[in-house]
Parts: sequence; structure tokens; C-alpha cells
Amino acid sequence: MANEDKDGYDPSTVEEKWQRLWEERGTNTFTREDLESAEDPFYNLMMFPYPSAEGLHVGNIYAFTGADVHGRYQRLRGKTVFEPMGFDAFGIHSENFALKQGTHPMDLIPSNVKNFKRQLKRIGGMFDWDHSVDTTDPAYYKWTQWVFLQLFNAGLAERKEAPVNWCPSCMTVLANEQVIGGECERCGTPVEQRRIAQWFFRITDYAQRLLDNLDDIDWSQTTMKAQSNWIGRSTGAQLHFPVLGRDGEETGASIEVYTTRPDTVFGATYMVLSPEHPMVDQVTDDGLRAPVYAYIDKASKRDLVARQKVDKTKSGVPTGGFCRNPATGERIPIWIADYVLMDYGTGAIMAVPGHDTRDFEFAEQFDLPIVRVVAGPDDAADAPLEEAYLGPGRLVNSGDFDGTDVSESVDAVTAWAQDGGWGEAKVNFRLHDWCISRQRYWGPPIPIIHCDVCGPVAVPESDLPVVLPRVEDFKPDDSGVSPLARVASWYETTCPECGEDARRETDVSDTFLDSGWYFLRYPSTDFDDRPFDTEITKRWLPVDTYIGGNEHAVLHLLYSRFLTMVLKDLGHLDFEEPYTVFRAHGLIIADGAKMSKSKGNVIVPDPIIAEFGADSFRMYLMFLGPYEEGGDYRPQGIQGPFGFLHRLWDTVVSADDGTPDPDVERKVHQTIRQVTEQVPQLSYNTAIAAMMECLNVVRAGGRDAVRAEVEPLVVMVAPFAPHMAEELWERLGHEGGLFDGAHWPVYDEEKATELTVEIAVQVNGKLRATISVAADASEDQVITAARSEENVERHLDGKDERRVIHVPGRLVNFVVG
RNA sequence: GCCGGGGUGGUGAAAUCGGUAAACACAGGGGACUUAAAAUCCCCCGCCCGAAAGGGCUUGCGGGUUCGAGUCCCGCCCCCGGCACCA
Repeated sequence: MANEDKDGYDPSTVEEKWQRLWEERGTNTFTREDLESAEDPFYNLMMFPYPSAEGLHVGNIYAFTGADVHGRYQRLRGKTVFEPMGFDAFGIHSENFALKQGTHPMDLIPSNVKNFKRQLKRIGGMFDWDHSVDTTDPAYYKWTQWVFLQLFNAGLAERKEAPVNWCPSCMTVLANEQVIGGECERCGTPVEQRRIAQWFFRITDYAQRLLDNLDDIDWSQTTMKAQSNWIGRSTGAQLHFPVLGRDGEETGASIEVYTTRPDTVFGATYMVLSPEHPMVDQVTDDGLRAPVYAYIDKASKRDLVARQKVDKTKSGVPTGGFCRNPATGERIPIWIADYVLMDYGTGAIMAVPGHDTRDFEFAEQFDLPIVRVVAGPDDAADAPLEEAYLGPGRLVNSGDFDGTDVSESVDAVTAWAQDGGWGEAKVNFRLHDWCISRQRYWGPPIPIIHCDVCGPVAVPESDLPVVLPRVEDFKPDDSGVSPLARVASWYETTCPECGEDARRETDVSDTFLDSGWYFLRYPSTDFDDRPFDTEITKRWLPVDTYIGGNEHAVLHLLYSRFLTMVLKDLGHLDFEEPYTVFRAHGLIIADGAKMSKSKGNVIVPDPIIAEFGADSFRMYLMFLGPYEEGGDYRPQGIQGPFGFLHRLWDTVVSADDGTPDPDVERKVHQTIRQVTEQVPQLSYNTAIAAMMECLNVVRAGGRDAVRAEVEPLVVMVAPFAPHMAEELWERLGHEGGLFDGAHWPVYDEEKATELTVEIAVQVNGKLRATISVAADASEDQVITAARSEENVERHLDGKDERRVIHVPGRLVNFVVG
């Protein structure tokens, strides 16, 4: 009894021991020299967390464990694996939490980071804590500001007025995500729009390249799809509609519209301008100014998000102005309506109510003419329209184009418009320029000085970082500008170019800028005179595998791709895609629902780790479902992996030298084959199942194992349960750490080959027997054996045998009638 | 509405070049060992008929292709995630 206790598996002792040894030996940390000279480097990256006050949640641990398993596997294959971790601690999230708590973020963040680090060490991640980043550290954001300046100097950062969501009660600018149904998420006050000058990065210049490069990177399908949808390329035409004066003559001005259906231009019976369109004044008839302005005013009160909600009823006002339809020559009225967005296309449309659902609704509501210009296969040219017709067919009521099939009509009409000088083919993107200004406190100050003489001037690189000052009152106020704008002693400065009095930019930058380049920094944190070292970057980047949540499928991943392209174009990098492989992990849910405090189904990890150990917890998380799909967390489920690790421990510590049993050895080699195939594909749940099956065979009937039967299992289990694997590896008598060599087992195809196979025997597709035959049995032998099964004979008896289908190694099917 | 991903036992899930549906595990039941418990080992565990042998049915629903369909095709329903008046 006492002896058994001594040799029994005690997770906390083992885990404490190996975490201490890894730290003492520097198992997971690199020196600068290591990074400069690493052979076979593998950069294993995972999305860094926002260090909340609550600590790591199960979702974080799931994400990091899956990535860590991958890193450890690569290491056991002999790669030099760099696996860094850091903290994305700037941003509105932290700031709001600090406001709520009444604690300054500069005090809050360090304690959160400390707690996160403790937890991250406890779960046994292979992190290099000598190369960590904290985005709120001036030594880091110095280089975030440097990145901004690279774009500024290249003309890729520009300042322009743009609308923001403004909560008049909280007196603050809100992000779109903070506006729920047109109201402030915190106080429920209707949100308004304000126009403020902000900094934008010209990501739209890179839209086509961001789209094209998707063909060359190995990413989760869903993520690539999300990116291409977000970029939203569409092809069509830009058409010019001449504006008519009160006399009915052309004024020389024209309204530009973008359309994907230029072929329906003969059906354009009116025009619509967005309320913000710059030509509204110009086209509005004096007699209608009052209602038009009232409408525009009302529209501006509605926030940007609510505007985009589909209302049943459309609203709008006529301007009294007219255009000429360049295809038909007819005079058509110009309306204003908020269903047209200034954000997309040209902010104006030609309305074709016959063939656009929204235009149809609007025309019905305001009694505007509806003309059919496309007829479906069974429609007459003048068949009345009950709803917009969007299907295939031929053009009608379209002059010379009558009869043209819609499959060709877009190109044909575009060419005609081009010849006539009133249009041209045009590609349009949904993607907008990236607004990086935040009228907030908790972020890196944008490194710009505004000078009355010189305009916006870059802070000289030698003056970086522009340090965020400690401001006790960092709450945003009614002014709509950053709290930094209240600190004269900070923003008053002199122009670096002319020396006149000048003022610092008081906005801070978007958190996505912090996280847009962090992967470049990790390997170079030993350098404080450059953002990333050229030689080290050449050796380690781009990132080999990036793992993270699909909630960042669009913004973070798109922005970091963009910044990488820019830095390449500016000569700082020699690659333009940051992440060669990206895999999105799934979501952990509990009781069929996303974990949330309000549902009361949040799993707190610390007590589970205390009770079962990090190894069992890691293994269970990887076992509960396919990693890329997530799964349902059930508290009892951990018993499976926990019991498995115990049995593995007992088997290994009691294993003797000896010759492996051939049947067991076969199973072991089959398992090596399967696990080696599945682990790199992140099919962790099935790989673990295979190892369990293997151990069941090793232990079947309570037999004692020999070392050669279990040693491969110790190594294969190591990515999942690294502490226990190290301990067993040592007990098996190996010198040096398990992870310090290419110890992954190799299977022998011959030893993995089955000698006999089970064959299903069917009669007319129904299973009637299974037989066991030698793997190399001939077709005749198999069929003869199948036919002689008693139950098969009975079903064949007296019937015509029409066909016999033999799938080697699988089944025999007798088709009778 | 659009774009992804799904729908399989009491539960988490396996199996998709079409070939024995339910591997592995949780929960449950029975047994061995034990003074007892734990641990360990063995057996049962989709539904219906049957004493058994065996038979019938079963992968959200309805059709189809095929010797054979969870897997392929057509048409639906439902759930999860994202986008959404994008012209």
C-alpha cells in the first residue's frame, strides 16, 4: 500500500517539479544568440489575450492549449520552436473597466498581467517569457508610434472628417459595437452622429492585393471567406446622370452613380441621393428646402448603425430637382432617402424599381413609375410587376438592347455607355479606410504635432515614444475630444520643423494598431533601438502557424496583413503575408450555450486544475470535440482523460524490459501512424482516442506491459500532458529533457500491417455475417468463405445470384433476385 | 435576406475517394477482487419483435442516383456564428 502511494501519479507534485525545472533550465526561453543562430526555426504564434481582471477563462486556456500542443509536437519533431506570449492591454475594454472600478488603468493592468502570467505558467504552456510584449509598455508602443509614422511618411495616413457615434449622456464617442439598436449600450440614450477630424490608414489602396493574396496562404476556409466578404469586391459600372436646370436644360453638372446592373439603366425612373451627399443643396428646389433640410436633420440624428437596419417602410423626400436618364433621354426626379448610404459607392443611386427590391418598395410607397426592362423566360415584355424581378431573362423596353440575354447585357450596355461618354466599367469595394483615431485616454498617443504654419508634422523618431501621461481624470467629456486635450502641460509643445508654438495630437490610436504588428516584435524584444531586427526577422518570419479565434477573422487579421504589406513596400520586410498558416479554433460552450455571467454557466479553471492537474485539464479540453469546432464542456468529462493518465502512469512505472507482444506491437505502430497523421492536422480528439485505444490493448486483461510497448505512448502524450510525460521519460531512464530532442516515435509500416481482416458479408446490401480472413487472401478465397457462412447460405438459397461485389478488406455483397 | 459551420445513442462525439453506423469517453447497470471503500479488471448499454437463433427499423424531413447512402444529387425544416438597405 505504502509502496503504491509512493509510485502513484500525483499531478501537483509532478507539475510543480517540471515547471520549476523548465524555468531553471531555460527549457522554453531563448537568448538573443539562440534566436540569431536557431536551426530549423518554427514560429508558433497564438493570439495574445487582453488581461482582464477576472483572469484566464476556459476559452483562453482552450485556445492556448491547442496552440501549445502544436508547438510541442513540432518540437518533438526536432524543430526549434519559438512560442511567445504577451498582453494586449490597451483599449476601451480596459479603460471602461478601470472607470467602473475607479482604479487607474496604469495600476490595474500590471496586477492583471501578473495574475495572467501565473495562470499561463500553471497550465504548462511552452512560453518564452524572456520575449514577451505588453502593448502598454512605452518600450513597446514607441514602435507602435514608429509604425504610424512609417504610414504617415508614405502618405498612407490621412486626416479627414468622419462621423462618429456620440452618446450625449455618457458624453463620449462610442464604437459601433457599443451601439445597440441605436442606443448607448451603457445608458440607453439614443446615439447621435458627430463629425470629427480623424486619422485614417488607406487600407482601401490595398483591397485588391489583400483579396488576391488569399489564394496563396493556408488559412481556415471560414476565415478566408470572412475576409473576402469584408473586402467585398463587386464589379459594375459608374454612370453619369446629367443634372437638369429649372428650364429643363443640362446644367453641366452630373450625378455619379455606381451600379452592378448598368444593363437595367433603361428602367431607372428616379435618382436617390444619400442625405449627406454634397450635391443635395445644388439640386434642391428653393420651394422644397424646408422639408429637405428637416429630413436631413432627422437622418443625422439617427446613428450610423440604426441607419443600416432594414426598416419595413422606407422614408425619403423629393428635392424638386431632375436628371436626364442618359439611356432613355427622359427626365427623372431626384429624391433623398436614407436607404442610400454615403459610405458605399458614390452615395447616390439610379433607382430601378422594376429590378431592385429596395427601389421597388420605395417606388410603391411614393408612387414613382415602375418599368420592366428584364423579362423572364415566360414573361411578356410588358407583364406587370408584383415585385422586383431579379432573375434571368432578356432585356425589354431597352431600345436596341431588346432581346439581349442578361448574361451578356451588363458588358454590352457598359460598352455602349462608354462609347457615349456617360459611363465606364468600375470595380467597387465594401472595405473602408481604417479609422485609427480614438478620442479616448487608454492608448498610445498618435505621434503628430499640429503646427499652424506647417500643418500636421511627424514627431521625430528620436523623440519617440510620445509617452502617455498619467492623468487621474481620464473620463471622456462632452467636448468630444480625448481627455488628453485637457492637459495643456502635455499637449503644448513646439513645432519640430519651424519651432513655433504647436500642439500635440491628443487622440490615441486604435488597439488594432497595437496588435497589428506585435508578431514582428516578439523575436526582437532584445533590441531597444529598432522595432525588429533584420537578421532575426529573416530567420523567424513569417509566422509558421498562427492559431486564434474567428472573432478576429476580419479586423485584426486583415489589419496585420495590411501593415505587413506596407512595411514590405517600404523596404522593412521581405515578405508580405504575416501568417503562412492560420487555423481558427472553435468555441467552448457549457450546457449548450456560450458561457456568460448572466447565464451562470461560466467554468472557472483554477479549481479544476488544482483538483485534477493541468495535464488532465489540457487533455480533456483537447478531447471534448474537434479543436476547430469547439465543444460542450461537461464537468464530469474530465474523468476520462484523468483516468487515462493514471492508467498510463501505472503501466509505465511498472513496465519491464522484454520483448513486446506482436499483437500489442502492431497496435502501437498503428497508433503512432494515426497520431502522427492527426496531431499536425489539429485532430486532437481522435488522436487522443487512438492513444486510449492503444493503452486499452496494452493493458487488456490486466497484463503487464514491457517498456517498448509504452515508451512511444509517453512521447505521443507529451504535447497534451507535458509534465507527466517528462516525469515518465525521466523514469524510463533517459538523460536530458524530453523536449530537448527529436523524440517523436517513428512507425514501421510492416509492423503496423494487420494480418487478418474482418469482412462484412451482405446479401442485397443487408449485413448477414462477418468473417475473418487473412489480409492477403485472394478474391476467390474471400468469396468462398463468405458463401459458406450458414446465415449467408440461408439467404442465398434458391435465389438467382446476379452479381458478387467484393471490396478488398471491406465487404462482399451478393446481389440476388 | 446573404455568407460560413452544423443537425448521428441518455450525453460529448467517431466514421465523409459511397462499403459492417455509433470508435473513444462520460453517465448508467451487472460481475470479479476487497472486511469495506477507492483503484483495477471483465460484461451489458440506439429502438422494436423474439426464450434463443435470428429478423425488422434507425444518422433533422421528403424525394432521387446506386448492388450499397450519415457520406453524392434535388427540394425543405431547424440550430449556432458572422455580415446586413452594399446599389
